[in-house]
Amino acid sequence: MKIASWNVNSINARLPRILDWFDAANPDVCVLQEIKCVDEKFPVSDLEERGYHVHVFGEKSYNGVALLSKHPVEDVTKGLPGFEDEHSRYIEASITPEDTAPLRVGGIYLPNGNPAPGPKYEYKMAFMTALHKHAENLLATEEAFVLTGDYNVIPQAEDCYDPPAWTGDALFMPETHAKFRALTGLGLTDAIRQIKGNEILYSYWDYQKGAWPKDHGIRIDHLMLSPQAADRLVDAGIDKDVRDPNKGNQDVKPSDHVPVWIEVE
DNA sequence: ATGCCGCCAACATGGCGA
Repeated sequence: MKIASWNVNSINARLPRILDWFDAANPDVCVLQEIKCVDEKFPVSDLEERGYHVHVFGEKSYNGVALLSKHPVEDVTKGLPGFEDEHSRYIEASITPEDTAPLRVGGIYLPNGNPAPGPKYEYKMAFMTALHKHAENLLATEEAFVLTGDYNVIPQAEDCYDPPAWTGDALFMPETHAKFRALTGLGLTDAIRQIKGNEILYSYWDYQKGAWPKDHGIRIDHLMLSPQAADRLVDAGIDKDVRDPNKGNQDVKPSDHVPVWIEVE
């Protein structure tokens, strides 16, 4: 079973590219971030035609997440439990395939947090604290789960092309690192690192400064697995080519993020 | 110092968020 996550930076602005990727990658489950539309404007039928059950937690103009599954879906939760939030940044559901063990999937669009320090950074820290508590609660169930999405966290120096350039940025602050490490400390596994070792891999390239052609990227989209899910992990990857403006449907521009995915038994 | 991009209100472009 293939589980993917992708920050699409407006689903409607780049729908042809997104549908092309779904046709090629064919994930069983996918969470999307920054759909940037209300539920009514989500292209439900385009994805239902491809066999997906569609659950949307939208918002006008900004943020917004969705969860798509080819398998039956139960217990859909919209909003991070225990966290009062004006934004639509979290969706979670249990995936219950007929031929595979169930898996709970949480789709995260974690606040950017810049500028730091300041109220936006405090909001990011509060979200991460609530995510930590929620992960603890999920771990207590001893169910297999994956918390995946745009974490807006560069975990370590090797996850960005120029660490000094990120000093003081909300994605790379010591407090940000500490919060992310705390998830690992709970026993969650970074699936990309588990499979890819020390390989240099990015999931986001800024539209500015020629970041893509120079490969000045950062790795901020993550798949964090519970121990029970990590036991089932067989592969993981990042679909880097999706970022290339000259590949795929050139009528629309690519997102600044690319899909990340895992294969679990 | 800036470089991109999408959304919105509302017609031209500027504010916002990233």
